[in-house]
Amino acid sequence: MAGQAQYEELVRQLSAVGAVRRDLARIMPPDCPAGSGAVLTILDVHGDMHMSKLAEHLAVDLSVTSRQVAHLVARGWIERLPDPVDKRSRILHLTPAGLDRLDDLFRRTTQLLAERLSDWSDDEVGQLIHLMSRLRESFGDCRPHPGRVHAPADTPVIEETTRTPANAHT
Amino acid sequence: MAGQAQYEELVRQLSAVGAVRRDLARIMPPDCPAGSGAVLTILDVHGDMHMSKLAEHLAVDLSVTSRQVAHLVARGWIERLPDPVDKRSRILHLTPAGLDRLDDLFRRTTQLLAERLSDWSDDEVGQLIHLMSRLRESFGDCRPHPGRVHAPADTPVIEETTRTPANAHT
DNA sequence: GGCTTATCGTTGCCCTAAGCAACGATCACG
DNA sequence: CGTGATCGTTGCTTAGGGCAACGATAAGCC
Repeated sequence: MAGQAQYEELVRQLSAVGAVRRDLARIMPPDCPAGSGAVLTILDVHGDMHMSKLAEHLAVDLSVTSRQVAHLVARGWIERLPDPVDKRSRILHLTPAGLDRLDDLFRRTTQLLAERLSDWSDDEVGQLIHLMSRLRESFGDCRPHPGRVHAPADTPVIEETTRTPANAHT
Repeated sequence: MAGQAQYEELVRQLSAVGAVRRDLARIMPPDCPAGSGAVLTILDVHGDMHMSKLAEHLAVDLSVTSRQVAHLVARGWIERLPDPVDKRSRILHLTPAGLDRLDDLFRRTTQLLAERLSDWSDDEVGQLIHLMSRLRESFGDCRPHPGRVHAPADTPVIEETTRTPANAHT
């Protein structure tokens, strides 16, 4: 149990971190409106998935995800394949072009971060990632989020199958 | 110097943390549109200050700060005192009513955080705060960016859906 | 088989946050 | 005392995000 005084500070820092995110968004190419990078990254890391699963990863509304995906599809970076077992669903798949774009985005963020975080140790970055990740988990089911994590045994789980994690770039 | 692979993950977590912030904003009273809490807290912690200083703390544009402050002034939670040594400036001062409101906000966030972070140790929260704070510091002088300066990346839009965002070239 | 209900994704509409630019007012300095 | 810099406010614009309604499909039930 953490001290209450900390919570105040935590909330403030949470807001401040938004500025960092905006800074990162600023160096993105104009046709990559922010969230795009997150979408591509998630598809790259976790492989093909459905809209609902992606929305869950992004922790935003399905409508938002839908628009982001439409944007990316229009540019040929991901494709919406029909799901053979459920014609309502669409399977999101990262295209080679999308991987290229992701590479570009990755290069941009890496450049900026390497510059800004030059005096951070590997361990510190890792800790920050870990703690933020944990924070998000702790807030997981805070609201009526679409797509309860129910994975029926007979449903072919698409996650992490079609495409292997692919840490191709580095 | 941190490993590059981490940067990708860091960016993603940075986005995800936005969801936590939104969750926190959701439990605020309707007349406290998000940033208000941050403003009140900063004034409470750091004492009276000028607009520019506040904007710096919030890491947002002066115009944004100005509107937030106007909102809070209208509700009597802070006041804009004239600066005796510079008639252009205005000194922001937290009123007793503002302190009350801050107390309320504080109670709300504390309640939610205590609930969500019940299994966090005092030390972990402290570390997260410290690391986020440090992150922000590392990004300190990123502000005066005149918008999209880089943009060699443009991709032809492929029509697939009925909607055509197509803001590719402007 | 048909009927009803639940689920998946898309879209329309709205709100808020944030930035840029222009402006009025004031300082600072020649 | 005029010229330029600085502080803050306001108008305009954009992007991100949510809610609700909808069409299409799946799953249950009679």
